[in-house]
Amino acid sequence: MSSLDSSPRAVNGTVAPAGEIAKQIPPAAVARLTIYLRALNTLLADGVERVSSESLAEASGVSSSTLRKDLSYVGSYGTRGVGYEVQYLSRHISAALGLTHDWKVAIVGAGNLGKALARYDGFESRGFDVVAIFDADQLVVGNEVGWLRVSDVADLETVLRRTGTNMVVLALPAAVAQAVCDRVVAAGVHSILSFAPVMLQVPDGVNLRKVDMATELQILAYHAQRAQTPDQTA
Amino acid sequence: MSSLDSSPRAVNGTVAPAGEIAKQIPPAAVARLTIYLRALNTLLADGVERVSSESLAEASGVSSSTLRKDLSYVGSYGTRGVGYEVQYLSRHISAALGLTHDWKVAIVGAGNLGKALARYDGFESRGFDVVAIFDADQLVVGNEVGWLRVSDVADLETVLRRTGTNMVVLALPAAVAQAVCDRVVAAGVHSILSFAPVMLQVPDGVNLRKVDMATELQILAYHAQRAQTPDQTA
DNA sequence: TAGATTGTTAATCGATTAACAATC
DNA sequence: TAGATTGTTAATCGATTAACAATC
Repeated sequence: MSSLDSSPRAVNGTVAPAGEIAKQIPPAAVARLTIYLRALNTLLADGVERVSSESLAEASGVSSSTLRKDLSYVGSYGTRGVGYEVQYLSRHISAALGLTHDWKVAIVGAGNLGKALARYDGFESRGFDVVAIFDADQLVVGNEVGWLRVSDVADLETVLRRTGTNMVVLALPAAVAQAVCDRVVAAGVHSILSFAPVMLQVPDGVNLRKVDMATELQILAYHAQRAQTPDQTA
Repeated sequence: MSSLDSSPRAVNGTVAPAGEIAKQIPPAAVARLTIYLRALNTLLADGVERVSSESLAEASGVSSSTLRKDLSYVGSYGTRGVGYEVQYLSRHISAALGLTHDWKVAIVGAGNLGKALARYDGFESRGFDVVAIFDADQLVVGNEVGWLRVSDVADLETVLRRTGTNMVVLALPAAVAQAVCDRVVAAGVHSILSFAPVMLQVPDGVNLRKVDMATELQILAYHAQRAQTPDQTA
């Protein structure tokens, strides 16, 4: 009843016919689909089999309108008057996001952050395999981090190839980030998540995302300051 | 020439008159202003005194149109035909973002991530003082992390008050995040940055931001998968 | 004055929301 | 059939971009 291809619903659903170009999902919707997926997997773990757009939306912190619109980019996997089957929907979102692929992640930088990321449960549990961690410091190379040993960043290209890495996380100082990033790209890895607090330049066709923790605090600061300075139309 | 209030430009500029309500800056612009600020501070460190919207935009990875529009929300601090004074603009953006306040940050969770955050240079260097770190594990309480000793999360309220904390970073498991978040809010801290992979519910007036590292990888996966499946209009 | 570059306007584009017809 | 809830449409809202008048 819920195998991805053999489900009866797949016959009715507005799935893109084989061979057709899957339509582009708007960026804002992609980001939220990952949230729905997490909520669905929580429901699944709790043994919940069916959910309405209303309650899934509430669990995800969005309006039911936004949720249904977002799901409509993926396909039409609900039943009017009834709701969505949790497992069935979860599988289809996963497929649409490309999470059925085999993602192998290497972390460059074995400082505090790099080590924390290497040991972060959330990666493995969501299907991302951490296969290597690198550092430039010879005192750190060879150390154990979780299941891994720290590789020398000098061997970056070799190790990336050997491990079949297709995603890289940069957890290194701003000063060296661009140089390492260039090597990663040259080595053929086109998906990069950077924690380095610099604007990295990458060629077209490379997907670069950035997480900047200080930026997040600065955005909080802006809102906090506004809240503290109340409407003083003196 | 560049003190925030005594500059001659402050006379001409479209600064909001004292006592008037500062206009709300759109969220997308706030996020980018933090990027401009970082670029400006890099220029400042390099001894650059003046910059055009064109080159600051390039360094920040946005169009000059977007940059000038964003700056216009802060005020009018450039000189036509000339450009912007780096230090002068940097100060005004800082002021607009509320970064001249005294921000005291506590981290809840002294696991790998919490420890990495406590030692992260980027916080201190951008004016955020990490004043406390908490954990529930008695084996961890009392340990040294950077300059700090780990406090017992049982003493959360007391320590937050004593240290004058006004921002909290949650670096703890999904299962306990909501309960701790509730206590933080009850203790009067209204700015929270969460790394826990759950949707937290907070009352109105509380600013909550989320960083989810696995979500970032999932978004990369979506784009990578699309790139790999090329235009097969077979 | 001539050249350069800002600050702002108006047009375009994308995201969100409300409402409801379709349909289980 | 009556009740419920999806999937989609159309309206609204916000963000981005291009162009240029203002002005140093």
